[in-house]
Amino acid sequence: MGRIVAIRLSWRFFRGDPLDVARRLIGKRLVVVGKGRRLAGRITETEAYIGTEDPASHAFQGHRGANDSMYGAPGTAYVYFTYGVHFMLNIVLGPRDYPCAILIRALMPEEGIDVMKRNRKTDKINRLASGPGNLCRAFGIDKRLDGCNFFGHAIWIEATRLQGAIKTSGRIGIGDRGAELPWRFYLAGHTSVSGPSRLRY
DNA sequence: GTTCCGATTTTCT
DNA sequence: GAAAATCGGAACA
Repeated sequence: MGRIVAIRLSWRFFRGDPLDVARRLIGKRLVVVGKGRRLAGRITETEAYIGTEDPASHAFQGHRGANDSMYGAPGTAYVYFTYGVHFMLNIVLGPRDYPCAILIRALMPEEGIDVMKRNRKTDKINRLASGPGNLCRAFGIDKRLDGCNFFGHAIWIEATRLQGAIKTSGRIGIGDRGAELPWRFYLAGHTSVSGPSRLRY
């Protein structure tokens, strides 16, 4: 019985230009294995946080214990806790010691949907991982993944064929500082994308 | 459909 | 002590 083996993205993918990588992550499949279950979905929304000059980046305040993972090798997971309730999942890019990360803001669930529904206490599939906090809750992602890399057996990203158009906008949820930079990417018109409607189409 | 507001905890000042 | 890479529910249109 032939089996299709999905191609995982290697460290080479995460070495490229950050905005290019953020854009090319749209449509790719995020896979997380937790409690023996494989949870997966197609990424529909990302945001880039680049360097120490980016006022919205956690690295703007310098290298701290809390943002240490941002300074790791490309393909490192940076998981952050905020608003007293929510975890955020980021993928570290760029050379080691250069703080740069892509926030995974939303995705369309594909595998393990029953688990995600339980985690999120809702049945609306397109809303299970709409927004970075919701995504982490649906996938059961927390600080344990911080500092892990995307090349092991816990979390990785698979290549896919992109269906749909990618659009760009300013970043959202960060107040004024750096929000005007067009560093947010999303799958146009997809119902799992977060934010106001004008930033979904 | 959109907009407004309170909750909650980690981190830094 | 205040801010924060957010969410969900309530109010309104």
